[in-house]
Amino acid sequence: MPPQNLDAIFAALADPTRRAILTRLASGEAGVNELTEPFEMSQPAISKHLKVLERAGLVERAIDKQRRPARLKAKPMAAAVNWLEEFREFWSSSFDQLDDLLTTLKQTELKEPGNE
Amino acid sequence: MPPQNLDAIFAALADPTRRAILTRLASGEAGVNELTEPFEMSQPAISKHLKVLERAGLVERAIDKQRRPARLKAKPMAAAVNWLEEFREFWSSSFDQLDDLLTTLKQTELKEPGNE
DNA sequence: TCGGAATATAACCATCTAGTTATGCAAGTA
DNA sequence: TACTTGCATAACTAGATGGTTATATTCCGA
Repeated sequence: MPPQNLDAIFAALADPTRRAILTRLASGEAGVNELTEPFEMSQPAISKHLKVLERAGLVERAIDKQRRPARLKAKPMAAAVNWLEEFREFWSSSFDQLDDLLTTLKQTELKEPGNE
Repeated sequence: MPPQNLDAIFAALADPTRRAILTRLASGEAGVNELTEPFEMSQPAISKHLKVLERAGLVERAIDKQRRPARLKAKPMAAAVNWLEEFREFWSSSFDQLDDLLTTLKQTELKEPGNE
């Protein structure tokens, strides 16, 4: 809910390893070792990434014997989608205005020194 | 186009100041001073943020006398939206898998009717 | 030609990040 | 009980990030 969350969510999504983990989790829960395998990276590194995803609320951990399987929690991701959608709407709604502006800017850009 | 871009885009979106700048730019181009004013932050700090947005391809700079007005370049943002949408689709499509059954049940405590 | 406006750049600093290796610990198994 | 598995945690490191102040650059206008 707080915009601080957006910070964490976007930051979490900014890393390719973490996006890959999310994609992997989209097809089902997975333990840490399982998640580590596809990457050329140590297990603690993956544990850290999982912690980042947890803090962002994108992932939940369960307890299954010694395993701590991670599972997707996609609802918070909606916050990111939402921001982008709203932004897109906002941006689109000012499209006409923006379009004129773009033309103006382009002329300004191309304007040569020495003329009006 | 390269996924590296996604890194930069999401990272750019992870900062509230930068999101605010983008929102501001959605309603029209703006110079650095103008962008600096609403924040309790120095002008160089804003210049840095603009550079991050530029590297992510979300912003373009023009030249107008001494000004370097920034303007939105929303197309790359579509990459982020795209990833999220695709992810959402992927995730939704695996909704009926065993692994996610618990999650599904948890999230659908309100809607019972069996839809497939 | 000089001063001021708008911005960039440099140098610096504290904090965060993403990785490493080494180690600890809880739970299942022989 | 002792070993193994699955994972977390600690301690460390290099480099990125986000801010600062001070200074340089560029262009306009008087």
